[in-house]
Amino acid sequence: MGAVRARDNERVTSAEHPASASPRKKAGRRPGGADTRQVVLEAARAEFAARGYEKASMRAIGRAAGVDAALLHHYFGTKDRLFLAALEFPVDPQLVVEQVIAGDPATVGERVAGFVLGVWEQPEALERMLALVRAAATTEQVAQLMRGFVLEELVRRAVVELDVEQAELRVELVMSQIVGLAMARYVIGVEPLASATREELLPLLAPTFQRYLTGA
Amino acid sequence: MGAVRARDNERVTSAEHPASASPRKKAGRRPGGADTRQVVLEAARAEFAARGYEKASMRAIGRAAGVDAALLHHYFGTKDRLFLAALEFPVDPQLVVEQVIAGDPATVGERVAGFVLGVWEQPEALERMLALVRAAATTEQVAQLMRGFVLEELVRRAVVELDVEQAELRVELVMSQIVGLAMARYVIGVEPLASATREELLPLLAPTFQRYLTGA
DNA sequence: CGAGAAACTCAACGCATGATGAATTCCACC
DNA sequence: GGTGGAATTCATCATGCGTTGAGTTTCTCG
Repeated sequence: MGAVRARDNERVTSAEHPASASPRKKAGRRPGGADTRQVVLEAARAEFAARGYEKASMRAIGRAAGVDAALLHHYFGTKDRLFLAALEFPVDPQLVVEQVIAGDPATVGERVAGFVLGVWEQPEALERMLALVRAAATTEQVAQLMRGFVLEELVRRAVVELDVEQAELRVELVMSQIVGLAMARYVIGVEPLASATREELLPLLAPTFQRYLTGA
Repeated sequence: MGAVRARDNERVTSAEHPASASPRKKAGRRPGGADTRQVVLEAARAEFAARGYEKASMRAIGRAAGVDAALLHHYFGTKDRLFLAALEFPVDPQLVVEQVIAGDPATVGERVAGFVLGVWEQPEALERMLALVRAAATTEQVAQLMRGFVLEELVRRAVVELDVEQAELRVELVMSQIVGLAMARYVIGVEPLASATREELLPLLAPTFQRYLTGA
């Protein structure tokens, strides 16, 4: 909304100080085996997390990675595939579910809250989560991806361990609170929630998860 | 992602059956005082709710309203202003907060849950909410709008009535659960949550809101 | 009935975007 | 030490977008 659009062409066309602003890049392979692919993936992750799928442009990602946009296509083919490559899930959900659910059922809520807050302290994991949430909000394919993930990786696995009525519903309520928290803290950025510490949030969240998962 | 892009030009250029597909519209004012402005607003609301701010195009909104895109500019100036006009808040938040908070503090959670679930049964209110959430996810200005709204219309008003520590944090946790629920049910569309009835959800949600707002 | 305003469409502009193909530079291997 | 292939950039295409200005039709009010 009245936003400043980024210029596409980063090259400064002044003839005054030809060497100053942008040292024109040469075509062709670079010397020194830098891991460009990885740099691109990180730039993509950051850009997708910050702006969402549509708004993150190949050119902007390229610029952030110090690379021509065409190189992204060389590596990943299309924007879709770049997105998927950048999102590759870092942790095995099966393991997480098992670890969280194993242990005293009376404190499962605490473990869930602790795990979530812990994950968000890792910048890279937070970026992936935000990229997913932001993209899911406007891109049906991503929403579908998330739907499948929640159902098959979380609900299906958690339900067998849980001994309550409406187990699916309850697991999904947990994830709804997690998604909502991510939105409120990182996307909307409402204070004081956004800056609240783990110590403040844990005692408020844990009982919610506990009750969702094990009943009153 | 590999999505089928809608054609911009809806007019069929075949000379075969000139009258069939798209009866070329005449320029100039239409006969009969139809409330076009309202039709446009409804189409805009639907489009913004379904696709988010960026992806909803003026041309598509125009098409949905049976109107040229230029007319939207005639009425609303810019896309930003159309968005704001389409979103105009339907209920007075001050009233809602007062009504919800007044009454037995021991059942405030129930009233919050009941109100939210009730609002979502009204298609138009649901559309506005979804448009806001979807747009906030990718458009900083809208996120800022929501931030301001939450702070000044909800938190500030609710806090004076509440008698707990960390009142702001608690109100914001309530709204995070509401936003997360909207995402889970309507954006991600995960079952069985998406189709759960009011009767199933109310007893699960009410205690959460109750505890957030009034402590253990 | 006549004039001016309002409603409405058309055609076009300028820009950003995703994608492609050719050209250039460097590395690895024989 | 030369050759093939990988890495990288450049120029370009087609498309969709928001927006504008001019033209046309109808309504309203005197």
